[in-house]
Amino acid sequence: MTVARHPPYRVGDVAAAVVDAAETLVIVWGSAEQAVQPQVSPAQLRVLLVVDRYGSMNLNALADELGAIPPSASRLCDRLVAAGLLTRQPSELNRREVTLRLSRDGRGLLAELAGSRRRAFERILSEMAPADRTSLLTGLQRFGGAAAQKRTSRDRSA
Amino acid sequence: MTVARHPPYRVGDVAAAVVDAAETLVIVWGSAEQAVQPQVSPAQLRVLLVVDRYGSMNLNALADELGAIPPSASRLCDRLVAAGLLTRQPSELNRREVTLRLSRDGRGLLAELAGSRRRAFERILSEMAPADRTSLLTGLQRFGGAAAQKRTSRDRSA
DNA sequence: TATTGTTATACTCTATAACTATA
DNA sequence: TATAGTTATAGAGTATAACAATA
Repeated sequence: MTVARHPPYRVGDVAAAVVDAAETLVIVWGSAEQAVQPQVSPAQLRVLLVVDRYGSMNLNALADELGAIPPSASRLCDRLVAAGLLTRQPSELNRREVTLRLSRDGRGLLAELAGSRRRAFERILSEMAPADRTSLLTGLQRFGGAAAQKRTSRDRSA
Repeated sequence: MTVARHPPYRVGDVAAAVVDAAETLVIVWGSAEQAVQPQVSPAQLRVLLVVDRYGSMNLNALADELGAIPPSASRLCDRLVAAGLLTRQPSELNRREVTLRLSRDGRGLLAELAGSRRRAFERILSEMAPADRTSLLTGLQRFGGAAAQKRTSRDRSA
């Protein structure tokens, strides 16, 4: 049986090439984390990013988001509170819950991280032709869109 | 003084958008590591990747590549050897050195990781229009090229 | 009795310091 | 004496199990 091959080459070949080409971007992305002050561990940084996204949350919700279990999350919070980056207060509604929030310094650290990451990309993008920058941005946006669609269809079937 | 503004918008704006759009790709990249069997820690996986790149190397060279110190690298190797993923033999040329190499299982694990990563990207790329796939690939390749050039010019000035 | 969170304990990862073996 | 590597010890991250407080 002969079937027309629609794309100029198989998607699998493109995927291999994209994986290969994406490595530099992933490295640049990760390197920004080492530039923030004060230095926090990757695990602690994840806590700050999750709490920032939620605004405020309790410990079990944090553990869920981290894919961890409550005792691990609790210890991480211990150290972040000691470092002054996070606040942990008894909930006003339910006295067995705690409310986690970023401190002013915690928000500052994330702002520093975002700036550091943006500058790292800017240094490299400034060396590229404008059309290539546009290609990259559009490609990444479409990739994100396709991934979101994939997630949605998977969620529907579950 | 009036200067022509070459790009249609400032590079800093594009950088912010690229950082935003790159997040999904970074997440997909990282998620493949959780799919390999047997499960190894991120630190152990880095060891395997570095040793694979070098083919064979001694402990100090490994520690350098990891940005770690020899005792940390040595412990990591302890566990990888115990897991059967790495071999550590006395060097034949210099009896105070050790020679680190991937075992057959170690190479297998990295092959599994590469396959898992490629399939994760393939699933998403297959949902994209061919032209968007090409945009992404070209953009990533040019980004990698610009980063390499940046590294070269920095090295020259150092 | 179920839920929320912490403490107790153990293993991994990382570092500093001290040590052994080789050159 | 300098180099390559390991062992000793300690703090951080993670897990399981046991516990206290609240609902």
